[in-house]
Amino acid sequence: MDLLQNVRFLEQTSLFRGLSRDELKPFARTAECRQAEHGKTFFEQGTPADALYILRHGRVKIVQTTHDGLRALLRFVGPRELFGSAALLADQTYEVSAAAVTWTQSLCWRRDIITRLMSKHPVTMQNALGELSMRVRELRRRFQELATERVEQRVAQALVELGEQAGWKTDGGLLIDIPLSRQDLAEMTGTTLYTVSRILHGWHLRGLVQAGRQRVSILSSDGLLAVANHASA
Amino acid sequence: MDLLQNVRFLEQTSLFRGLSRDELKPFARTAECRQAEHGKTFFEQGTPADALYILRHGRVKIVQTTHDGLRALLRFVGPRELFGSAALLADQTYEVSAAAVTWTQSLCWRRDIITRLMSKHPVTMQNALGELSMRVRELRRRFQELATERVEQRVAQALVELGEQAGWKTDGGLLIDIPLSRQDLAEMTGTTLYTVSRILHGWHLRGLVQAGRQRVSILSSDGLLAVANHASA
DNA sequence: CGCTATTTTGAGATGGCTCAAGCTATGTGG
DNA sequence: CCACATAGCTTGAGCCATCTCAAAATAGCG
Repeated sequence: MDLLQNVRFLEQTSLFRGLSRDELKPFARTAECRQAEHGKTFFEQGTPADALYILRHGRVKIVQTTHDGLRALLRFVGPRELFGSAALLADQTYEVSAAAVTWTQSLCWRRDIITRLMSKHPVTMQNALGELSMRVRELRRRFQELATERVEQRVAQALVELGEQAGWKTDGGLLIDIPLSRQDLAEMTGTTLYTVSRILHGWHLRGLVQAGRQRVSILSSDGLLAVANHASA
Repeated sequence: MDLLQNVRFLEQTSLFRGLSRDELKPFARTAECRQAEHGKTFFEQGTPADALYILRHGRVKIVQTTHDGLRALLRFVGPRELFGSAALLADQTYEVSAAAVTWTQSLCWRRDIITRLMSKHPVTMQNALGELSMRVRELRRRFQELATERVEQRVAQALVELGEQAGWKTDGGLLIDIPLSRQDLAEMTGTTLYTVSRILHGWHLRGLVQAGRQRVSILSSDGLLAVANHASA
């Protein structure tokens, strides 16, 4: 494993913002590198939170499953983003699963190692705080969305965000560069895959999107935003 | 302001767990004391996040309002609990409002003061991390609830939690010791006050609750839990 | 080239919302 | 101390956005 390469990678992440390259070395040295194929998980809901991850390549989806098998898709993780942050605390259990949706490579640290290293660098604690705070804001917004908006608005909002987060400009519009099924969109927005399918069809007719198997392209972000914001039909 | 009294109070809070009384003194000394009548706010959504609060007496509700005036009730804060944690980060805006629902007294610190003091005591940063982490877990659970469960289950769940959090054992059942309107419950669970009213009526007939004006008593926590968990009708 | 996962589409059911109206505690001013 | 005002609550009727279930179409993949 190339130490310098790891250092260069880590200095681009928000968790380690403010650390010098020298300060990053211990982190780089102790990081393990794990990979996962499409469908494999880095960790599973209900298992001990023993490692903190930073994504290097690929995409990971964070899902939470109810006792009766219904799932909520909480977020997609992209490169340089943190996941598994429950490992920062003592005696936690992962309450979500992290599943690769493409071939994926992550750096990770075991709990005892990362907590010891981070406690020597208070700025990383600050950064982690900022990270979680962002997570709280994000969840509050989605909670409110679910509580107050209709399905079509929520799906539009979700697509707009995915576009910003993983949009890939092509001549056929802004392609969302994540394998994304109707079921995924449904689990993100608290609806059913049937309803998502009908909504996408409607938008296709209006020229807003172009959808295929596990693939969505946004033709008009503005149009989608209008749908997301417009309270009336 | 009685310094020792403040120290004794602060050592009971989760944010300051692990600090000695001597270490608490600077925190106690710099704390301001603010109070609010029923209906007044400690801070408003959209204003600069300039202070961190710990509740001393009373109850505060944390609400988020959409541009078109719909509200979500995110949580009730009780004594010794933290709120306004956005102030721990630089350049934040409160994205929620904190309104007293009873006569309320809080300790608070301005942003620059609390961040400086906390950075001298890494354990407080750890504690804050734990606090936010709990908030994330809580929100994830509620998000999933909203996405996958029916209204009746969600209201039952909300009541059970309020009972644990603010239940007051009386001969007329477990009284929720917070002024709690049908509207409040609706905003907590993503429904309307009409539906909440009908649900409470139904539960009253089944002997599960006793409800009045801004008042709910739980007669059977087990019964409510059964409603909350039972997927079918 | 058949198998399987994904998606589409239809038809019907319904949970919960909306709107309107009336009711009832609680507090207030006369 | 009572009449009235008000905020909160209940109740009814109708509707409709969304779910459910079933079945067919489609697209990758081995």
